[in-house]
Amino acid sequence: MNIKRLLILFKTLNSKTFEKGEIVINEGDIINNVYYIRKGLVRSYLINNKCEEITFQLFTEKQLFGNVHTILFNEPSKFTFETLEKTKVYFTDLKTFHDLSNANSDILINDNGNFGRQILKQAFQRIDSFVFLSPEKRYQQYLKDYPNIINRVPDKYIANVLGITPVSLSRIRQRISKKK
Amino acid sequence: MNIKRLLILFKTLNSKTFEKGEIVINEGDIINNVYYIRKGLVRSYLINNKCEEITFQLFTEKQLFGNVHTILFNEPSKFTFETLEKTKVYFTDLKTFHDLSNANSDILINDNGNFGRQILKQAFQRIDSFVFLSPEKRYQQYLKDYPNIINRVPDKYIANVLGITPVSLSRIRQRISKKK
DNA sequence: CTTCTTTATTATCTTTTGTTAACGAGTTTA
DNA sequence: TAAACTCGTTAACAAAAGATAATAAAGAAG
Repeated sequence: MNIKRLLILFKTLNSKTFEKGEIVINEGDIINNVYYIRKGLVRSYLINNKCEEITFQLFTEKQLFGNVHTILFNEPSKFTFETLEKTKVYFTDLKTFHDLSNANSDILINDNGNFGRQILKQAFQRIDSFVFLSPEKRYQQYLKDYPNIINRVPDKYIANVLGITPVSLSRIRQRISKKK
Repeated sequence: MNIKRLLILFKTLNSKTFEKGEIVINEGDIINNVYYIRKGLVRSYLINNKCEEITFQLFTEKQLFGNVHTILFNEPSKFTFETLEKTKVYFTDLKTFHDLSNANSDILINDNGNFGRQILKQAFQRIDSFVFLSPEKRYQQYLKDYPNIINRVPDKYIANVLGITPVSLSRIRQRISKKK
């Protein structure tokens, strides 16, 4: 990253601190900010047709997140993004993100730590885990991949992320602990 | 898309026809071509630790595909890409793809029909289906989303894609037909 | 500290899935 | 044509998951 881009970055970067339980992005919002989590924890969720909150994803330190539906498809957000802890983020609107990308047009494919790449990498890893792993293995993989999330959020959120019920996750935990 | 980009496109686009059963990309290859399927059908798969072929994804007409692991992460392909029918593709190497993107640096975020966006959209829809849907619903959704795939490939491939066993898919099909 | 609320665990029952194997319908190959 | 192979279905059994409810444990609020 060269100095010019760095200057643009500093000039345009915003920071904000959310208290625990605040909404960063609401379902239906058309916000195309890209957020970087300096400290804290955020979850995205939606309410299904049975009026249950289903957690889709959990984000924590050093991760980028954003309203993918607006950023990529120009549609209102399907998810609500809520802080689970007091959370400090840096963020910038998508246009600035584009301007930065202009200086290095392949940023979205080649750079490390960029939005598209990080999102895609996570997405593919996650599909992998659904196709190739059992729920039990999937949980163990999640523990490995996100060790600094598990003890900071209720298990029921993790169950959602893994595509299973909280009761089932509890049984999986029991099974694993008996094996050891 | 302006004329300049169109000219570059025509100049640099290759086309190739594969017979049924040919390998387009092998596991381990470091090929970063982007392929567009004019006609035919391609599947990506890997061989797991039990020496079973597991199908990861199926591609057909009007879809882009490529070796994501190389294109995005500069790593050897995790999957083998094999044609299931005689298949005609247009393709171009990633550098050309970048050159085209240069003319419009936000191509990877804003344009329709580009590689990153299409891949991401599919990836998110697929994760959605794992998190929010039961296997049975997931199968029905797949029927809806890819009606022109189901009758052209063995069910066992679709079972893999859905993250279930072929036996289970057979039972799901039976259950559905009994309901109607 | 106590009360209220949320979350995790456990139990019971039903449903679904995985596993393995057998069978038959189609295909391919010799 | 006959033999070999692949694939979808079905059966039988074991394992796991979903649904619901009760209870225990942990957190939040007063």
